[in-house]
Amino acid sequence: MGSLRSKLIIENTIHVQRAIRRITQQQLADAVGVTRATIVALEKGNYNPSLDLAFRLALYFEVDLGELFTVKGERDELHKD
Amino acid sequence: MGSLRSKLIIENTIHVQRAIRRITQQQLADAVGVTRATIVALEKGNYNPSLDLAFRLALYFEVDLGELFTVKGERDELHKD
DNA sequence: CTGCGATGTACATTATACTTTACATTTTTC
DNA sequence: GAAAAATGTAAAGTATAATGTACATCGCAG
Repeated sequence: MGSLRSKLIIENTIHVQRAIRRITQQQLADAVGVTRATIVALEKGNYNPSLDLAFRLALYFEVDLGELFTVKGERDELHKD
Repeated sequence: MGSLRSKLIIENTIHVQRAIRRITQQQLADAVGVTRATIVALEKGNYNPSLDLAFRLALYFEVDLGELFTVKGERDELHKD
């Protein structure tokens, strides 16, 4: 299974971060330079942003990338020939 | 300038990590499930992987995302209304 | 109830990450 | 120095992130 070759399941806490800061999807979208539709899709977990966008979001929220995005079901499946 | 709305300049240390582990582009490509052309482009810094691929690379090298990819010229341009 | 701001959804379109293939150049190894 | 392995490049194609727009719903202030 989870062998780094296939797509990972990545969860994010954008919805939470946004709630904390009390900003709207539109405000966040403007801040990081995407459309609201992109924020909606991201919060729904339906896709997989570019690293670039991920960094912009993390920078905006002033959190670490690993705090905003976490790999689900990660275990040491790697390097086990 | 660097206002989170535009594309960030992201550098990576894939080439270095690969040198440390002494693995080829092809081996890395196979390990993370992409083609060698993708690894080449990444090392050249020409593009901006998906967060998914970025995570797979970090997991493979067993380093933090922030160790493998760093935002260049990052400063506290944000939140400075 | 009415209007409005915030959110969710759908669909067509554009931009770009990634693939596939093939060939050219560099580096390694014998 | 020749063979082989590793790396770089380039072009055309596929998959999907992100856009733009429009509409529908929900919560809430008036």
